Parts: sequence; C-alpha cells; structure tokens
Amino acid sequence: MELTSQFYYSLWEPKVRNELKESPKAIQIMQAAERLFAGGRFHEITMEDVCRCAGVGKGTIYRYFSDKDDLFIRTAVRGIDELVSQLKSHAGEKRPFESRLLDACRSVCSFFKSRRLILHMMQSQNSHKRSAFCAGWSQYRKSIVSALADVLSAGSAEGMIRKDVPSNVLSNLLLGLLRTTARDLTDAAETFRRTEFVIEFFLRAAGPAPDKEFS
Amino acid sequence: MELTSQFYYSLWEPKVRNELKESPKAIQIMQAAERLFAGGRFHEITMEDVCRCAGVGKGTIYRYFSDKDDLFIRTAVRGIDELVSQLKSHAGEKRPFESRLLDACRSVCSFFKSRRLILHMMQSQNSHKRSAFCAGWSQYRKSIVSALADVLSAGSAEGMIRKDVPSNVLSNLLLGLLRTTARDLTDAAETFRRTEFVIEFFLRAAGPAPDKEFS
Amino acid sequence: MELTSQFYYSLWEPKVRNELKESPKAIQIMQAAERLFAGGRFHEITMEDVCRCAGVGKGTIYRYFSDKDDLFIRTAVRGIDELVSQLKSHAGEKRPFESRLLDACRSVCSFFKSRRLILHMMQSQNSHKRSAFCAGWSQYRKSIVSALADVLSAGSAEGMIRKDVPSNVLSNLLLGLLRTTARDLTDAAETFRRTEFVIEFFLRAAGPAPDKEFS
Amino acid sequence: MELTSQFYYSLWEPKVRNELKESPKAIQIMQAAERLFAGGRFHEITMEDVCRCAGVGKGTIYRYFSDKDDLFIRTAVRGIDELVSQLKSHAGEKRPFESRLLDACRSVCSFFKSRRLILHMMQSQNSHKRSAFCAGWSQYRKSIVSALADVLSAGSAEGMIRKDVPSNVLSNLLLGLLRTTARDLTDAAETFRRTEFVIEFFLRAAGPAPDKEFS
DNA sequence: AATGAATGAGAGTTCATTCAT
DNA sequence: GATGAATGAACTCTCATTCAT
Repeated sequence: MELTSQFYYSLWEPKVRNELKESPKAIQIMQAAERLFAGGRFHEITMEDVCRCAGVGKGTIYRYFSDKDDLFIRTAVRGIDELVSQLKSHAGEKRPFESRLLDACRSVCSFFKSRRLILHMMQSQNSHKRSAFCAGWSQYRKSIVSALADVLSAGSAEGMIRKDVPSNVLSNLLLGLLRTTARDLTDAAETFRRTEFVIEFFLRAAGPAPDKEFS
Repeated sequence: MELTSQFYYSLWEPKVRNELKESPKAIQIMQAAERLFAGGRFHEITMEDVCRCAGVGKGTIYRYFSDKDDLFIRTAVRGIDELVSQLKSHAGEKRPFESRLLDACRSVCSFFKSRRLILHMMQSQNSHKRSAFCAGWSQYRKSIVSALADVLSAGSAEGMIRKDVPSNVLSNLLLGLLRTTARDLTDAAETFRRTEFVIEFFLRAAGPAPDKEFS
Repeated sequence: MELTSQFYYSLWEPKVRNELKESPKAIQIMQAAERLFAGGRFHEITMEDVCRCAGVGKGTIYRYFSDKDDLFIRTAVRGIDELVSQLKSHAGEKRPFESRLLDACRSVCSFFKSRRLILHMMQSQNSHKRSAFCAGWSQYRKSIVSALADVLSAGSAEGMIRKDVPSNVLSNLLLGLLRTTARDLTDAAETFRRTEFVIEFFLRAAGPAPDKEFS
Repeated sequence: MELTSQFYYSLWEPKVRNELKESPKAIQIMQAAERLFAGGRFHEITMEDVCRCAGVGKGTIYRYFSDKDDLFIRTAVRGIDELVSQLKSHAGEKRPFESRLLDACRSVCSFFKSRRLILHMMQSQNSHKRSAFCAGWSQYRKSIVSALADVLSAGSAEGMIRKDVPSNVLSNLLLGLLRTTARDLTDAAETFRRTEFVIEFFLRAAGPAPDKEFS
C-alpha cells in the first residue's frame, strides 16, 4: 500500500484550505523557502526573508501555510512522493538489477542534492511541534527506506543480494552510505564521490554471502 | 602530530579563564546541557532550561561559558580528545586487526550513544557564529575520521583492507554505517544493531578485492 | 556652509529607512521618550516605559529606531537644526542688535526649556556608543555655539560687543549663563530668571571695553 | 550656620556603621571609584570594576558602603565640606576683595578640575534613589552657592559688587561661568581659560551699576 | 486577495547584591 | 574581616503572527 503526502499531512492537520495547498503561489513561496532553508538553519531564516525572497507580502504566506512549521515541513516534503514513485517504478522494471539499483540510487542522490535540507531534517527534526511533526516525518523517511528496500528485495529474489539481512536494514545502510558520500566526502577524489563507487562498495557487502551467513 | 582541544578552541576565542573551563561546576552545567541538547534542537533549548536542569542560577552559566554558543560547542566537543586518543591507541596495538577494529568501533559507538548530540552537530551546525564554529567543528570531525583511518591503514598494511580506496574514504564510510546503525535502525532486530554486524558488513566491502580493483 | 542633521547622522549610521525617520509614529515615540528622558537618566528609562508612554507595542519602536541609543540620540537632536537656522536668521536681520540678541536668546531658552534633556546631554553623554555619539554630539553643540557666535559677531561689527574676546568664547559664556538661569535659578525671583536679565548681565560684561582691553 | 556632610547624609540614611565611613579602606575604595566615575558614566562602571581598581574583594565594598548609590554619592561628596570651609574662610579675610574672589574661584576650579564628576552630578542626578538623593545633593550644591555668595556679599558691602542683584543669583551665575570655562572652552586660547579672565568678565557684569539699576 | 505596520511573548545576557567559606 | 562564586530580577531586542486597510 502506498503512503502519500495526503495521508501524512493529516498528522499535523494543516489549517489551510486544500485548494490552496498546491496553488502556484504556494509553490512560489515554497521555492523561495527551499532556497533559504538550504543555506541556513531553520531558526536563522525569518519569515521576512521568505517574503522578500518570494516577492510576496508577509500576510500572504499565512493564507497558504498555517505557520512557519507548516511552511518548513511542506517545503521539505515536497517531491518525496515523486521520489518514492520513481523508486517504485525502478523496482518493477525488467532491466538488469544493477542498472535498476544505479538508477534508484541516482534518483535518491539527485533528490538529496537538490534538497540538502531534507537530509538535515531526516535526522534532526527542527520543528517544535514535536509530536505531530516527528510522527509525520518519520513516516516519510520510512516510505523512502521502504521504496529502496523494494528495489533491493527484487535483487534479492534474483540472487544478487544476500538473504540473511532484511532488505529494510540493507536499504537503511545504503541510504547511509549515499548520505555519507554526499555530505562527508567533500574532500575525496571525484572517483569516490560517484554513485557507481558507492554501489560497488555496497554490493560487495550486500551481495550474496559465498560461504557463511551472518547470524 | 596530534591536534587537541586547546588548539581548536582558539578558533572562537573563549572568554573564560582557563581554570574555570573544566571545573566541576562547568561539567555539571555541560552535563545538563548535554541532556537537553540531546533531546531538542539548539534553539528550542533556553538558557533557563539549562539553569533549571543543572540546578544553578542563570548568571552562573555565564561565569563558565561566554555565551550560549560557547556552552553548546564546548558541550558538544567535550570528550572528543579522549575518543581520538582511544582510537589512536587501538591503532598501535599488537592484537589481530579485527579485534582492534571492533574496539575502535565500539569506542565510536559508545561515544555517539552517550552523546547523540554530537551526531546531530556533525551534520547540522546550528550556531550563528558560523565561520569560527564550522571551521572548529570540521576540524574535530576530521580528527575522528583520521584517527579511525589510522586503524584502517594498519589493517591495510596487514592485507586485511583493500588498497584501492584511500583509508580516509573508508573511514568516512564506516562512520556513516555506524551512524546509520545507531540512528536509523531503531526498528531493526537487535542482531543488526550490534557493532559486530556493521563490521562484518563493512569488511565484506572493504576487505581486499579478490580479483579486480575499483577504478 | 550649513551642517544639517543629515550630515551628523552619518556618524552613527542609521539602520532605519529614511522615510520612517520622521513619520508621525516616530515623532509620537520621540515625544514620549522626551518626556521620560527629561525626568530620568538614560539607564533608568526602559524601552518598556517608552512603549507604555507612547502607547505603542514594544516591537514598534524597533521599526523606527535601530536601538535604544538611536532613539535617545535622535530624540535629543530633534529640532537642533531648526534652532540653528532660527539663530542664523536672527543674525542677518536689520533690527537693532539688542533686539536680535534677545530673540536669539529666547530661541535658545525655549529650545532648552522644552527639552531639558538636551542640556543634560550637552555635558553628560550617556550612550555607550561612545566614539560615534560623542563626535556627533560635540558637532551639534558646536553648531549652536557657532550660530550664536554669528549673532554676536554682527553685534561686534556694530560696536556693541567688545572685540578683545573671540565671539566663540562669548557665545559659550552666554550659553553658560542661559543654562544657569534655566537650571539653577529655580529659587530666585522671577525678575532674575527672565531672559532680559541675562542679556543685561551679559552685555555689561561683553559690551565694548570703555578704557582697556583684556590681555 | 554651617551645614556639614553629617547633616546631609541623614537624608538617605547610610546603613554603614559610622566608624567605617572614613576608614582608610573606605577612602581607598572611594579613590578608585573617583578614578572610574570621572571617566565613564554611572551605569557603565560596574562594582567589579571598582573592586579590581581598588584591589579589594567584592564583598568588602559592601562593608563600607550600603550600596552602589551610597558609594557614588559619598565619592562625589567627599571634599565638599573642605571646599565650603575654604570659601568661608576667604570671605572673612582682610585682603582686597578681588584677591579673595580670585582665590575663591581658584578653589572652586581646582575642586571641579580634580573631580569633574561632581560637575556632572551637579546637574544630572544619576541615582535611582531619587527623592533622598536629590534632596541631599541639592543641599550640597546650595552650600557651595551660598559659600560663594558670602564672598560676593562681602564684596557688595565694600561697594565692589552691584546691589540690585541678590548675591545668590550672582553666585550661581559665577559658578555657571566657571563651569563653562572648565568644560566648554576646551578649544579656546589659553588666555580665556584662565580664572583671571572669568573674573574680569564677571566683574564687568557684576560690578556696581554706574547709572541705573536692573529692575 | 494581498499587504506590511503593529504586536508582545519570550529569548539571551548583565550586574548589584548576598553569604558560605 | 575579607572574599568572590552564586544569584535572579531586570534589561534590551527579535520575530512569528495578526488584522485593519
């Protein structure tokens, strides 16, 4: 079953009418917010900054977003559904597993690259609407993990992936490696920053165990 | 040559007399701050919270820390030097490589576990003393990466680790895996959250390449 | 050449858009500040007091004044330009000298009376933006001294004022007498608090020396 | 009747035992306070500054002064009694009037010069213990005015001073001129900053009216 | 519908004063 | 008697949010 944005949103119940949610103006504002959030930390960005950057009045934001958190979350979350469906579509394709995995990882990477913000949020939830937000956010994270796990499961079925480790665990580890590559290897040679390298590295570890299983 | 806290501190000029830096009261305050920072984000924790939690007056904090950033940074950084020297000592020991690596990873894990804050900070710098802080912090991160890289280099020399990937890259990847294990595998079976599993997984990928090198 | 507020302001760089500087709200706030500053000392007046007295919210002040110092200085300085041009116009008029001097002194007195604050500030600079402020303030003071000196110079040319003492010195002394009259003679008979008396007193001393000059 | 410090003190009732009031330690502290107050404004000087400057502990000050105001006031007031009795003694001497007046003015000037602080305070009362302090302070000011007035009265009796203006008024005006000379004529030629000049100037105005009286 | 002036709760920080040592 | 670590009330200033226009 597919979890969509609509579902998670309900967790922190936006006070904004539905038809405004994805209106062009809302998108214009989220794009401004994205630019700003990508550069600074949540609390360093003021709503005034967002206004100026989006070229709208201060009150306008509050027509489309119930508060700063709502703006932040919806900005962060925008596009996750797309990513998830991309991943899901890769899982079902008839190409060789490695090619599908490469594309999946590339989708993840480009998603991350274009919105480093998400990466931050995925581990450090900034909102003070804690309970609602964390629940919602953690769902989102899981939907990505699970979509990538599906790709790996397919590989597992084809004998390309070891079976002694749950694909959710492997999916998490792979995401962790991608994350590290994107964030921490800024000084390393270009070779080791390419997605191909991460996959090669990952597959050595996640490929079928030749002799013994991990227990 | 070893870089110590004394060195990095100079980057954001502490305004507090040296003898106060590590006094019991300062530690008491940092412990309170650690508890709080571990749970919330930088801007959500008020100095008042820290006071209450540490059981001291508001002004007292400012005897030991020049401002909120100073408290934050010194709390985050406390113990890194110890970790680094632990790692360095592991690198030189005469035991089997795998045993040394296990201990090194355990040091890292328990360090992280006891101070999840560090993990957050390692990727999301919250201070507004941006330049000074980031510089300082990135140095710290590098000192951990590099200490773990030394352990791996030793393994490399013994033929336990592939030589086509720089040990700094491997060190980063290993830290990323440890991080993922600690943070994201909260739902996974206990088996896969153990350090032994991460090492087994890592060594499959980082062990010597049987046939071809990565290029 | 005339020095105007615009010029001096540049010394402590106003952070507020020019059109807000003289808006009715800014004036309303400065009037409240004036009332309060006239009664108490700089540090005894809190911004909260000013808010309450002006009947505006706390944040509103900061839309019009970059900080407390800015409010203080601009409140103190308001109207100096007017005073100076009044004085200058008196200097050029075709009336008898004594009449012009009387009007000049009255301008000064009513300026001082309506804003005793200025008097305080003229000798005790309270701001902690010391360098910028003192420089700026001292300029203002000089502009008043110099404008009054111009009136005296005209009298000097007409033989009404002794020529052995620079008119700047005489101007300072006259201002000192006016100041004393306004501030310290609160217990004296009404007669001696009138501007006419100060002028009579001053002119005895500053009138042309009948026999010998001071050296 | 002579008003002494003891008398005025009672107005804001010091909580410090009398034998401590003039102890060497109290004087040591007041000297430090004097140095500091002379340079900065009341609120810019912290008790910590005074401690450091006096070389005593923070608590020690509170043994000798009931609070910051008490320290400030007693520091400011120290020596006034001396000045007053100097002035009084000048009044009774048998020398020519002008010589006595010169000495009196010199006493005032050197008193002011050595403690510019007093000058500030004479017009801007900084304490927040308003009622008590202002009353006390204003008494002090009056005692100086009145002592100088006595000197002038003597001159009046000798026909050296006009009789149509109360000597208290003249005393205030003279003090105002001395003040201006000391504070505002910093740029003027040395000639006009000398006490002799002020007296010459003052006596022209305050000397006996040749023809008509002021009414 | 859109604006941005106004708001005020709440943040970080200072410093006069106290009191255990 | 002297100290200075500890205190917390009070300060200035910020910024998310509202609402009259």
